[in-house]
Amino acid sequence: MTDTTELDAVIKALAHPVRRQILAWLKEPERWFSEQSHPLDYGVCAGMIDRLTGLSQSTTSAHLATLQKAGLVETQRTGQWIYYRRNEANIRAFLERLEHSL
Amino acid sequence: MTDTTELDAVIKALAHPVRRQILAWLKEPERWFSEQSHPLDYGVCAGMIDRLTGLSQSTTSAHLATLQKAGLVETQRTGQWIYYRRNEANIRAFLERLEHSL
DNA sequence: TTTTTATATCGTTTATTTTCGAAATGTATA
DNA sequence: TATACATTTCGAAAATAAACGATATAAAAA
Repeated sequence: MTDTTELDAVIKALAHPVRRQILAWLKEPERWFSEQSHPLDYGVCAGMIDRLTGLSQSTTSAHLATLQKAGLVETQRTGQWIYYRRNEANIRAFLERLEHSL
Repeated sequence: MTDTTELDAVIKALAHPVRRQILAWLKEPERWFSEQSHPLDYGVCAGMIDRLTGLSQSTTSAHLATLQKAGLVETQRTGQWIYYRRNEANIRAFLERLEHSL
């Protein structure tokens, strides 16, 4: 999260309402993903997020990939599931950087 | 700068490197626009900014319009010139909002 | 080993954004 | 008034992003 290229990727990732919405959902997993049978500690699996977006599975997957490439979320595979959770450190770092660069 | 719609417009406005660059230039007008014959107090006229972008005049104008619609810059017409300057209050407000919404 | 479940990737279509040159507008000056 | 200058607006082309269904991959369960 150092050069302009990466800042660009983060801002572009945030420049879509669905991706911001996903980040907001991930802020309160217990509220939005209580049906998830697995514990929420490691994050929320892609399918749960997909159910909320109202978009096709592949489109949601693409949004998640964009968020991950930007470093806004991190993932962890456990069995057949891939858990997504916010990368709070990077989100903080981005806000700092934006505040100073803007 | 209250609802999601406006936040969206601002983030989208920032999601282009040239527009962020323009905002950065406007932060130090005396450094980047010292050749401007008019005083820099009211801002920098569009043509001066245009010279730095390396883009066509109409494209630069479109970028400036995007920044203005998002409220990131404000303008003032004086004679045949239109001066652009940062809207610091809105920029601050946006950062605050982003920090809380993200 | 076959089938099911979860997710990613591919190929394509559609929508949005960026870019340009040309023309329009608005102001100042000869 | 005619001309020049600064800037915006228009219309079209090119580039990028979003969306979808279908297919591939990977792990789990039967």
